[in-house]
Amino acid sequence: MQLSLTEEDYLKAIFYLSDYDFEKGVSTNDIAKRIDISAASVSDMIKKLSQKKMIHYVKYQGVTLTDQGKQYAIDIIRKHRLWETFLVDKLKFSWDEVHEIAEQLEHIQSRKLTERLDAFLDFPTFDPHGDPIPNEKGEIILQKRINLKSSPLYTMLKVVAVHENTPLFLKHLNKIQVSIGTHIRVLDKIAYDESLEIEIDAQRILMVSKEVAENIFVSKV
Amino acid sequence: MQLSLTEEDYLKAIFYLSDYDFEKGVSTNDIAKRIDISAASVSDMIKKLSQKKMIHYVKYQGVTLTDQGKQYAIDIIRKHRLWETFLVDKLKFSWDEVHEIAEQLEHIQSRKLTERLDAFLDFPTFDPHGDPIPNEKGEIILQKRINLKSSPLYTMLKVVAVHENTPLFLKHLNKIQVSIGTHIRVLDKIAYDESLEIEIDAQRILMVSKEVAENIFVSKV
DNA sequence: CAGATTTTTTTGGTAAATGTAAGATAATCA
DNA sequence: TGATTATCTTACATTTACCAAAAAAATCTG
Repeated sequence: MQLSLTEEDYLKAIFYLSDYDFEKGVSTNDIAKRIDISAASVSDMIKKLSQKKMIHYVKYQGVTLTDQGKQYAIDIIRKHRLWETFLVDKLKFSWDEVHEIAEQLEHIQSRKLTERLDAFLDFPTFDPHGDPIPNEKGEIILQKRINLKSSPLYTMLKVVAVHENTPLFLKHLNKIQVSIGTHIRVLDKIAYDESLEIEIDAQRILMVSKEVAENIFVSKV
Repeated sequence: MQLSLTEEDYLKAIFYLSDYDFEKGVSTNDIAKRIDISAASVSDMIKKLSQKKMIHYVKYQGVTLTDQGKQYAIDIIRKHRLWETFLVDKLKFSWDEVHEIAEQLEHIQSRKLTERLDAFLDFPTFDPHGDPIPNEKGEIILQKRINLKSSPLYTMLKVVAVHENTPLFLKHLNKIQVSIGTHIRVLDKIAYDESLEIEIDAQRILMVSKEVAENIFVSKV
């Protein structure tokens, strides 16, 4: 089935809010907040997507994606991440510039284009922010990643992904020279404001705020 | 100014219907036919685009593009032709597959993306159908091209462009092995049905219908 | 040049996507 | 458990983009 641009955005929002637990219902309000739209409008759209069998919906309870809806959402995310990879790898954009453009490109409809792009990029498995790119069948490899905020002290860690793809956040990471692959050791956790003292690439030592730490994901080296 | 996808389509249609004579007014009906929409709707949209100073409009007379509108239209065409070039050169699409996809891609809004794409493609001047790609300033190099139907007999000619970018037409050209760069000599013009007898690459001789000849553009070698 | 024809515009109406305001339902707390 | 609060839905309104039918203007033609 062919959905409108708007419907696609709703599906994607529901997918992200599910956070890989597709049993759990997603609330109207959460969707509203996520895509910055009134709850009333979300209520309307929920009815529509439900009718189209993309979501399962019971009044006053949350919505869950149907298998069809989930596949559709994954396809959009696949396209988004492939385009981001294209923009960074081929067109030399920096990682803080690509999200917005990929938000547009993800809606381009052409199965063949997606597959050709995938091949052109040599079948990448992760996008520039470290997020996994679903394969042609819609399968996603979930990595074991820990939030930097809740990672162990003194252990050598490697940045595998960052969330919150806003230029503001990503530019800050550029400034403190943190990117995918950077090695980090947490030296101290400050109870007062939940900030962290970290060592970067076994060289520099600095403090990062709770907000920053929450959006960095690491794995053990 | 930011226009909607639909408004962009109208501007592009008006640009093409103007056929580089931007003094001449384009009629409501012609626009309606071109984008397959009722004249009433066109009438509505004309008012809107006029208000936005994209076109100049006097009731019951045709519309003409303002400088702003012309630049906007050229920008869309630039994007369309760059994307087509990308699809053929980089993603190995054939020339009969790219038009539809480029119709979607041409609406992506990012000046920087367009310029990066242009550079990535090494600043191409013609798209896969032989049409000139406007440069960053919106300048278009108009080639001297003659319609095959009205070209001289016995002269050696070279295909520089084809119009009507439908798969149906382009696949037919594939079949008769005509593409950009092919050498053609017109051997005879049949008065009865306006078809042409042509020699291709100094080898094969065949007949092409009026419809085909009208959509092939050539220059003298 | 006057009636016929064509073209264009206006009028009134629909569907999609949104919003505000208000009412309905569910959850929570005292 | 009843009242309060939070969440969700409904009702009604707006904007964009469209259409069919009627009206108006322009153009053609005998």
